[in-house]
Amino acid sequence: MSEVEEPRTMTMPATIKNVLQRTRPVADLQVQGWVRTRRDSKDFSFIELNDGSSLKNLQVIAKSTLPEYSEVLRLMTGASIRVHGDLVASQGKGQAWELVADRIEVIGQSDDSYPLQKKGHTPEFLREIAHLRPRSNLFGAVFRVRSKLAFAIHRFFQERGFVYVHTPVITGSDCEGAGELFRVSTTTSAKNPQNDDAPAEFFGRPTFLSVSGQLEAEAFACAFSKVYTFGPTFRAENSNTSRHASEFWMIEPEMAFCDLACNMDLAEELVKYLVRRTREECAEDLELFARFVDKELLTRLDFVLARPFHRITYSEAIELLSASAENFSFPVKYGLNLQSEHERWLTEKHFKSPVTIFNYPREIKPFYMRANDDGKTVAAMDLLVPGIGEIVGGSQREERLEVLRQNMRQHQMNEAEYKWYLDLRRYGTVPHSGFGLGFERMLMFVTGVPNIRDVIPFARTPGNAEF
RNA sequence: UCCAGCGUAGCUCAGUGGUAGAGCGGUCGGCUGUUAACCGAUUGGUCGUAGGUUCGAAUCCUACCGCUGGAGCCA
Repeated sequence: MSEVEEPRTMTMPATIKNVLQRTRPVADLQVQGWVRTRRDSKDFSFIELNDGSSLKNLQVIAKSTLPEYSEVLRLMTGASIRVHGDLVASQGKGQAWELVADRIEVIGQSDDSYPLQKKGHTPEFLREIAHLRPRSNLFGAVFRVRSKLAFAIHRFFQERGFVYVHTPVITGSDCEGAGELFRVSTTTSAKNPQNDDAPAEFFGRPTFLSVSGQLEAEAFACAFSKVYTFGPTFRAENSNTSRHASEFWMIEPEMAFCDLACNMDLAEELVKYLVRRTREECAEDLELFARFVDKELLTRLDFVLARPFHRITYSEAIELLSASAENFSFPVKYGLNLQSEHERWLTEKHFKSPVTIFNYPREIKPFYMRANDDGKTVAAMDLLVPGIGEIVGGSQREERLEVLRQNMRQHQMNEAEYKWYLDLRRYGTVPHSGFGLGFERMLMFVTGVPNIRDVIPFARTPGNAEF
């Protein structure tokens, strides 16, 4: 097995992850990081050093003969140091390698008010110190996985010939009219609407933070055939749950010449791909989650990889729920939305796996979804996963100009504002489909972390925009 | 927004009408190739905020604030 070498420069010493992967002793290594803990022995100290490159710490041996040993004895948890020394086989149990220091440089001292201890902290407490929590084991793991997952998403689409499109964050349309929007205005017009220097509307019209890039993605899909967006999304809904945030990231593929079945295929393939990649590339971090967050995590992820997803129509879902012996607190009836308890029963009790439900009643879905020939349903689909609920929502889009215009009239929408959207149906219209995947919900699914606030670096939720 | 629960030391919690507590952390000392080390000592509080009841309130009541869980909506 060959040794893993990283490119090294003066300013970028080896990462601790790399150092721990060495297969033989190395002289003259330099590492830098933050002190997790220090234990003093008779003639030397142990320092656990972490630089975020991996869950594991590097054990540093600081002998009392070091000129700077008095400084070492004052090192507090949280301090930053640079260490030069030799990597040798560890005499103790618990680690293969340790770094015997010949020079320790204290870069930034810490003090006893540093809130992170080496012992357990609740996620709720760590949330209050969002600027320091990435230095904890749990959140270090969460945000390493977040990075890997984001990259895996790009990889999935790029490997399949999708074009990455940046849809606008500031939008002029309130889209499907679903959900509350944040208004965008200048500070001057907000403070003083009468200020002559500032136009009442900077953009000459009301503007909002985007709740979805879908409509714009459709335009690009009708040029590039297969596109995807991946960026921040904003919802001003006053919802306070473990699954909602005011600012979150969403992935929205959009495909021309693709019907609902093709759409569902892609959604299921994507979810499986992301699970597989995380399983392969984040094994160490996932084991931490399996130990401390969700004991069933690895079993469930492997199950998702091994088994086909179930796929049923909305009508079939209603029949299954009606026939079940379960005592639901909300009614099960054709024409009503499925409640959380219904989704949970389907994924967690009945199928015990992800389920895609499709062909929903027209009345409970937005204007752009394609009408099916039965006259009652639209080509919509939701992918539900155990523990989270809806993770993907999508549809085949209505590509027939007259049907779309009729839908807009029924939804009392101003056709003039959507002229550009209707143009897509006037000039070379094609059947096309797409969906939205909630990035944080996917991250919750692969990590087992039950609160969305704990998979976002600095979460924005109603009443909370600190940091 | 609705329902429920919780706010006591830096952290996790006990205390449910009568002197404010424990473990962990921090500090000091001891011991030790240690691993969430160990042993001894010590430090540490406007009991979320404001009112009220009472001889007396962390404890009972009211309002507010914050947090958590669930629901709705959604991703």
